[in-house]
Amino acid sequence: MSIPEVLPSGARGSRVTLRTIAETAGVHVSTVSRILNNQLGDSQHTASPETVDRVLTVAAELRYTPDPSAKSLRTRRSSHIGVLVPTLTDIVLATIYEGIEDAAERHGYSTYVTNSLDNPVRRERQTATMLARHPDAMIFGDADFHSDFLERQRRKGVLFCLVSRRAEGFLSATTDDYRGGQLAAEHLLNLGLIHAAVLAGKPFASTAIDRTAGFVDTFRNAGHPIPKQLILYGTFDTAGGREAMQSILAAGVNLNAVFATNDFAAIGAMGALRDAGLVAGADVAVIGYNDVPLSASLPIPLTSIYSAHNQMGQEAVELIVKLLNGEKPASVLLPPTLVARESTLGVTAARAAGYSRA
Amino acid sequence: MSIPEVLPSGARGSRVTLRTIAETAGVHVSTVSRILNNQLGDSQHTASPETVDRVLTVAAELRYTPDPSAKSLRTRRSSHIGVLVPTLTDIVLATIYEGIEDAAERHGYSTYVTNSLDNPVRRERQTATMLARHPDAMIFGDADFHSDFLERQRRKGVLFCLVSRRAEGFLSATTDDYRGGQLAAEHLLNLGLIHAAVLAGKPFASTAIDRTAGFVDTFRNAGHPIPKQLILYGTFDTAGGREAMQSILAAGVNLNAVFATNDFAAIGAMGALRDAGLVAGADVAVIGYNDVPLSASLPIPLTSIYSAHNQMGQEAVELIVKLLNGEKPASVLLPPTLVARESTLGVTAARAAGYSRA
DNA sequence: AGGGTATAGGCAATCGTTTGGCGATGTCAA
DNA sequence: TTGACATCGCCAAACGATTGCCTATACCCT
Repeated sequence: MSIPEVLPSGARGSRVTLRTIAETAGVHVSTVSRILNNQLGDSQHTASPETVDRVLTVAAELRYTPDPSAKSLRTRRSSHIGVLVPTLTDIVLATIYEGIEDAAERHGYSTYVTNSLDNPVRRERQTATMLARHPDAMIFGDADFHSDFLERQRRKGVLFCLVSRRAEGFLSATTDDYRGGQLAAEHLLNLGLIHAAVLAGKPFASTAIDRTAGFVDTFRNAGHPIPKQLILYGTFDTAGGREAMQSILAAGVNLNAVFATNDFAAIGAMGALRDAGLVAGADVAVIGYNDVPLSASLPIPLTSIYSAHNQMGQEAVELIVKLLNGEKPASVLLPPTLVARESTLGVTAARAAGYSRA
Repeated sequence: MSIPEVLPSGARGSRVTLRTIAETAGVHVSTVSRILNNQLGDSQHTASPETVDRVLTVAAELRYTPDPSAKSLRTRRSSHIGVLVPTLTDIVLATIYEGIEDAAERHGYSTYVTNSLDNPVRRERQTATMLARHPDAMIFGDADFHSDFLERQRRKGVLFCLVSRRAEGFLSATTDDYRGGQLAAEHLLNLGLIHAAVLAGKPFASTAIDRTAGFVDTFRNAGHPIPKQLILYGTFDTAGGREAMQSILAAGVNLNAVFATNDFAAIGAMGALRDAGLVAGADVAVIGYNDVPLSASLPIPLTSIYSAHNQMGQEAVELIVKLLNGEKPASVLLPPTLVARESTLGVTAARAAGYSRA
């Protein structure tokens, strides 16, 4: 009946090491190590079936788990992957990260994540902190299309790939955002809507750049070029989308469609429309991007471009694993699909002439 | 001009160790270690000011960063905190995690997070995986009010605290959810609305339990008890909230207010109201919980109960740090506040009699 | 019988850091 | 001069796992 000692660390009561196993099984610690690791293969160093059995049994009975620090110190591999995202509070990035985490676990890697808030200074600091933990590789979800950050990491010898956003000359797992923009544009054009505005998003994110380009190009090719002043850049969350839409409406332009490169901006736009006495999906078509779960169940369900974000995260890990195996994988580009809902489908042909406040 | 060697690990080009510094500075490695660690204190083992200077300079020049594995192996402390949440795709948990991460970094800890999806089997597996990484402590954000999971962790000697959800007899950092429920109820009663339904949420989460209790108690004490069949439990995201509201409306009950214990359920409820030809905030008051950023900018801005989630995460880390310092901290309870918006404020007294489909 | 060769497994160094215990040098007082 | 003490810093043993090298036994073939 001793007072239970206060352990300074996690579940450290047991402290079963290779030595414990070796002693109980009556073999050398190196033998245990070999058995536990090279279950199969390693023709050079075999153990007799009985020994293998015995060691395996003992290890299981004692609930042995290898010490990650010791293993990592010796092997020079941490089995860690560092992940940097703009913010985890964006459900899209959170979903991507869940995919990363699942795939990483499947491959025996653990991950840790931090957010850069798309702030260059913070990005440097967070990256330094992460690298100090010696990950085997990094995944960057916050690539700035125009920064030299990635180039510098590469030069340092950091192994990494990108996710969500791409950048010229770097390995990435993304969706075909240009195609997504096209899909949105085609959908609107099919509905006979030719007066569109674009809430384009962050001008340094390939997602915003590509989606906007796909959309704008398609409209132009259809003979309906979108005026420059109707393509707005900025950090568009719901509040931002609302404000941007307000400013467009205030300018009194002819308009019957809005394309936002993310759903939250689109929701904000719907709010601005309502304030102006217009009904999204009836007077003005609104189309978002990412198809977050929320969008389907909004009061006015939102038309959006779906991408497989969880899968994207998983693909990024597959790239990393291949990289770590010395392979030379190619970037992954997932296909987006359009999900049509009330926010565009309700706009009748009669309204196609466009709404103008002027 | 040699071909750059492909490094198997992070930024491992340099590989500056204590030995490197010791050799360049002409002292023993142990001296370097002591200087780098006990900048001050350790009366037993001092170094001359010149030596300290020299070593510090060399370390800085060589950009020395200690090897976490070696350090952890030797000291038996990982400086890691494991975090378990239901899901990171919930912006509330993501926000809490950001707070955790920031505070942890400030205290020299790094964190890793994983999600249990509120699935008991997965919870066990994820926890085992995390503990295998030997964290100094854990933070659980997915406490099940009725499970013995936490008790078992405690018995194993795992050091931990809870966040977001509380549980009897365990250290936690939460907001006063009962009070939050009260605030919601008082707000509605002040508006003269006495026919309310509750979308209560997960019956095993203290958040749902306490918020609902605070709300229901207040209505009862005001002389307007809420019928049992108008208190619905379940996993309420937007889609779930929509369905739940639909079923309530289908039952044709007298109703002029709805309290949802999270904003997304509330948004779903607004959708269901619209489908039924009702206007949230005009015919029926809708009040959510958490005040996620989205809520303020919805087409119909949502009244909600605000809690400081980022701060909550930080408080949880403070608790852990105290715990690791051998202190015996008390649980933290943050105060919620009500943010009134159009979704309730627009309901006129005239409507207070309540809407009934029957 | 002798040599060749698997087979099974032990030995010991090593990864980078921490830390208790000493030793060497210097200072000061008696 | 000698002893008492500080002061400064080295030595070496850990922490737990991995891995190249070595040895001992047994088996096989001619």
